[in-house]
Amino acid sequence: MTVSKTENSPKPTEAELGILNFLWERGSSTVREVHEALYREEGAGYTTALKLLQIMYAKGLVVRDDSERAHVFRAAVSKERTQKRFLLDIVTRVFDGSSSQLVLQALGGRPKATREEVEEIRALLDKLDGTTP
Amino acid sequence: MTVSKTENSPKPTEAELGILNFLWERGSSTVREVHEALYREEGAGYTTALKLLQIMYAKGLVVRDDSERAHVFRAAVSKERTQKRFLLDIVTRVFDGSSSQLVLQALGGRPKATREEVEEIRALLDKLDGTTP
DNA sequence: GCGTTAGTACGACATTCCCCGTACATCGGT
DNA sequence: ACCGATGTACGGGGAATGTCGTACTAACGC
Repeated sequence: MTVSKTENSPKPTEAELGILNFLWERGSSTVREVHEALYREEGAGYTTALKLLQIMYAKGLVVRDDSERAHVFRAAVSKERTQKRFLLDIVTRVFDGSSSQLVLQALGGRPKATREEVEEIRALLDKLDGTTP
Repeated sequence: MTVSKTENSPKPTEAELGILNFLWERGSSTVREVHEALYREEGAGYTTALKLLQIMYAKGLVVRDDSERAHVFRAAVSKERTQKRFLLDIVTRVFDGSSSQLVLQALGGRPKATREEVEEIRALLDKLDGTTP
C-alpha cells in the first residue's frame, strides 16, 4: 500500500486563496473574469491577476488551457483537500495537534450551526464512537 | 452594551506563534529561555529570538517586565482568543463562513478524538440544540 | 495593409518576515 | 578597577508576496 503524499503543491497564500475560491465556484475562468470578479473593485490592475495566476500555475495550484488566445485556468487542488490542509496546519500550530479541541472551540465560540448540521455532526460522532481506540 | 473589538494586536506570524505557544505553556520567560527551547536546536542565533520578541512587543503580542536586567516576556494575547482568531480566519477564507462545515471536515478527516472528547462534543451539541434558530 | 484592441510574458518595486552581525550597556569575579 | 560574560538595541540582508509598467504578440475592423 502506497502512502498518500498528502500534497505536492505548496500552501496557497491569501491572494491565491481568493482566486481558488473563485475558481472552485466557477469551475474555470479566464484572467479577465478573475480580474473583474476579484480585483477591479479593489483597484488592482489586470496584470496583477495575470501574474498571480501565472505564479499559481508555476506552483501547481491551477492548470491552464492555452489552446485559445485567452488562457483558461482551473483549480488544480480540490477545495476539500485545501480545507484539510489548512485545518491540519492550525490544529498543529494553535491547538497542540488536538482536532477535537479545535472542534470544541469552533462550536463553543460561534453557535451558528443549523439543526440539520448539528444532527449531521451527531451522526458522525456516533460513527466515530466505534472507531476510537 | 459595548461591541467587543475582537482584537487589537495583529495576527501572529508562524515564528511568533511558536513563541506564543511556548509562553502559553511556560507563563513567562526570558529571551534566553525562549532561545534555548525553540531556536538553539534549529541553529538560529540568540539575537533572532530577541529580535522576534522585540517585534512582538512592538505589535502588542507580548508584554515585558524590564525591571530586571534580563527582560521577562509574557503573552499578551490569550491562547483561546488566538485560536478563535485563526478559526474565524480560515472559516471565512476556506469554508465560506460555515463553521459547521469546518467541524465536519475536522471530524471526518482525522478521527483522533478520544472517547471523553467525543462525549464532551456531544454534550455541547446537546446544549446547542436549544439555542439554534 | 495597418492601426487598435485584447492578450501573455516578464522585470522591477515596496513591504513583510525571519535571521544575523555589530554596537553598546551592565553585572560579577578576581 | 578591570575583563569577560551576558544582556538589549538596531540596522541590514535575503526570500516571499502583491502590485504595477512595459514589451511583445495575435486577432479584428476598416
